[in-house]
Amino acid sequence: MGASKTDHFTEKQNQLAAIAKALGHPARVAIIEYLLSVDSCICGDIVNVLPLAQPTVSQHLKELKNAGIIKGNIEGNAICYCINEQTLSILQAFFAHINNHLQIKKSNCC
Amino acid sequence: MGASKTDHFTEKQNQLAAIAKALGHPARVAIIEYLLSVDSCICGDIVNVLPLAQPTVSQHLKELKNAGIIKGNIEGNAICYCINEQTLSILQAFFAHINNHLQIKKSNCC
DNA sequence: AATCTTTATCGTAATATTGCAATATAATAA
DNA sequence: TTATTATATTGCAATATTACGATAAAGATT
Repeated sequence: MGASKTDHFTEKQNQLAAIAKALGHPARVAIIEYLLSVDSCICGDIVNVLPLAQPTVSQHLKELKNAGIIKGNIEGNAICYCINEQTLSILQAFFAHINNHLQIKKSNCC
Repeated sequence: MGASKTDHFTEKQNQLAAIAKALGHPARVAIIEYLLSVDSCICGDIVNVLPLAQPTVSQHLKELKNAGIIKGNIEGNAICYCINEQTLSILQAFFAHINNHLQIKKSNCC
């Protein structure tokens, strides 16, 4: 088929998967790391940092935005991007939850 | 094209993206959550838990295994799966790193 | 207004993913 | 040996993703 059977999973599972999926490309990881490395949010110049053509970068930014991982504000003829802490905290909570469980039960047979 | 330009990114960026990508499907999130919900590792019966056909589940398990997120041990004619804590700790470290940075600089313009 | 700069969208080609029926493999049970 | 059970692999169709050239859109500059 090619389409995920999202209907069969919980909303939370779909949400987590969507955020993880958006981070599942090195260019998008690089964008997040770049946004972190600069003190303020970025107005322009993201395209010059990545080894990809402008339309490709624009597409990656759009996906990060759709997943709620970054926010973009129009600022003159440039656009300011920054990380949306709320969305990433969802993933962080998920991993904290996982680690909690894993530390409690140390009886792994594998 | 369709193929990611992995050569142009750092090994760490590719590694993070690969792990995130493996979690980027609700079925695989569901598998992880199921592995967590049971006290020990799972020998068999993962297929019955998911709303997908056996070959599809097998494929998802393979991807989680390739990404290093789960480990599988042959146990008789079944296979025991459990979560690989080391791999998930890579993602957790990444998000902790992000949150650190974000908390230090609260000067977000967005 | 004409031009420049920045970002988005369209169109398209190459490749990847998702899902499953059919089949294979391998260990166990009869 | 012959089922039976559990998981993997193959092959294929439907869809999604990735990448980029060409072009559009919109504010800034001259």
